[in-house]
Amino acid sequence: MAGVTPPRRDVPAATVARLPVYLRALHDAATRGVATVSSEALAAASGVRPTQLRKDLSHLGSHGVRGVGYDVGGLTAELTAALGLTRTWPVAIVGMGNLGRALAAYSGFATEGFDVVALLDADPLLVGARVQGIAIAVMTELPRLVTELRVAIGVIATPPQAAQQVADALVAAGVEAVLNFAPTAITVPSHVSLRSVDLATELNVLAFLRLHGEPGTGVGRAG
Amino acid sequence: MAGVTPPRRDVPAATVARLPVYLRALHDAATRGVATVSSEALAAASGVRPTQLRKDLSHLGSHGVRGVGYDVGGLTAELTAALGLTRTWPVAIVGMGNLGRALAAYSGFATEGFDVVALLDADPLLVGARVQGIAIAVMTELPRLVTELRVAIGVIATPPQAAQQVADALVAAGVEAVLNFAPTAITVPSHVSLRSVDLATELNVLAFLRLHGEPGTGVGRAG
DNA sequence: GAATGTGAACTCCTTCACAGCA
DNA sequence: TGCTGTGAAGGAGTTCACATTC
Repeated sequence: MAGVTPPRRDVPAATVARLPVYLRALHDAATRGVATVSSEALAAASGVRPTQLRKDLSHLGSHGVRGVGYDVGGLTAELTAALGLTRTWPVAIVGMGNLGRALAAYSGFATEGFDVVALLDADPLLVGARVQGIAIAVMTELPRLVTELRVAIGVIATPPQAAQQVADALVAAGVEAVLNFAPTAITVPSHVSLRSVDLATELNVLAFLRLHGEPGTGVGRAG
Repeated sequence: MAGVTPPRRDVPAATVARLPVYLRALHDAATRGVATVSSEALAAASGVRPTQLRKDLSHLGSHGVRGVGYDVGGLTAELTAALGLTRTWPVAIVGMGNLGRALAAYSGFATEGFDVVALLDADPLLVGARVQGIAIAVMTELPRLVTELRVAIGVIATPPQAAQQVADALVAAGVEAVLNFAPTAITVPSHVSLRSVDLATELNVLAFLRLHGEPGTGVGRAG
């Protein structure tokens, strides 16, 4: 990766959330055989405005070519490095209900630097069953699995009642990043990164928009 | 619902995204038999600061009691009305892969004002199979189903390549709100509401935070 | 005394306008 | 000329400080 500008420290959170979207659009462009893209084209494919895109990339110290655009391969390498996708992040998913299984099979989790290496559930009836080629383990195995497989990110896909104790178990086992899909607020120590995704909330927001006649069109955020 | 203050028009989007979280915390409180909550207690249960909560509620013209707090039942009714959950919103899910099935079964979608009434898929092999008691229909049935079942919200859980054409079909059928889970940017006419949720993006953000040593702890947003 | 409601300050993000460069 | 990069302006959201009410 020689020649790739090291990412800066002060990238705004809102920008970070958009970088994966740009990266996907770049992959699409590369697949179509495009060698150079303008901020206008890349922004359109990403659902943002060109100025937004350029400002975002400027936080990475990115260098396009004025009058020409961005080199698809070069920018891909820069974003990949900035997002830390030049290494692989082992992921454990806790909770093998419908959502957990879907996440285990979700292609977006399997591509580009993330590797689902462990699946766990509290239900003894599920333990041992294989999902995506991985045997579901009991929760008591969590510390061992995290250590041996060097799990960096824990995903919570349990019912809300269990979410906090699963988060505690993940943190105790040494996981330093938690992604919570359970519809409840959880807390973790300050040295642990936490993101929560609430699927139902999005429906609520849409209902609100419809109710008040505000379309509010635009590409929603994921974060 | 007499006595419930009608919701105001100018509620900030960020506030709207938090209202469902407050509503859930209120339900928990009611379940525990609590009749009155302070902004401090409700904020703690929701993962936000008390001032944030009070400012959010002030946008609804809400009235707590100074020196006392909020009436759990009364505030629940206000939030329910503000979010448009006094009516039922029929939902159609397109794409019956792992994610679509998980969403169809997701309890958060079934509670409180949302009703999954139609499931569709382009794969003839899936058509007719039942998920959650609903038979999967072919895409050509979409216009009829939307009309007959008065579908208000369409959920896209297809591969990214199909997402835009599914969105177009939903819009053509008369759906005025779209929730996109496919990892790609899609566009809809300006009169249609659109939200996109990108599951993989959240993993990327966590990887970035870890990579740069910024825990960034806090309860993440769903929107 | 206790807790809400809110104007004002502050921080963060987006958009604009245009300078800079191939 | 064409398109990027960026300082400055503008807008949105959060936090603070405190007046207000029970």
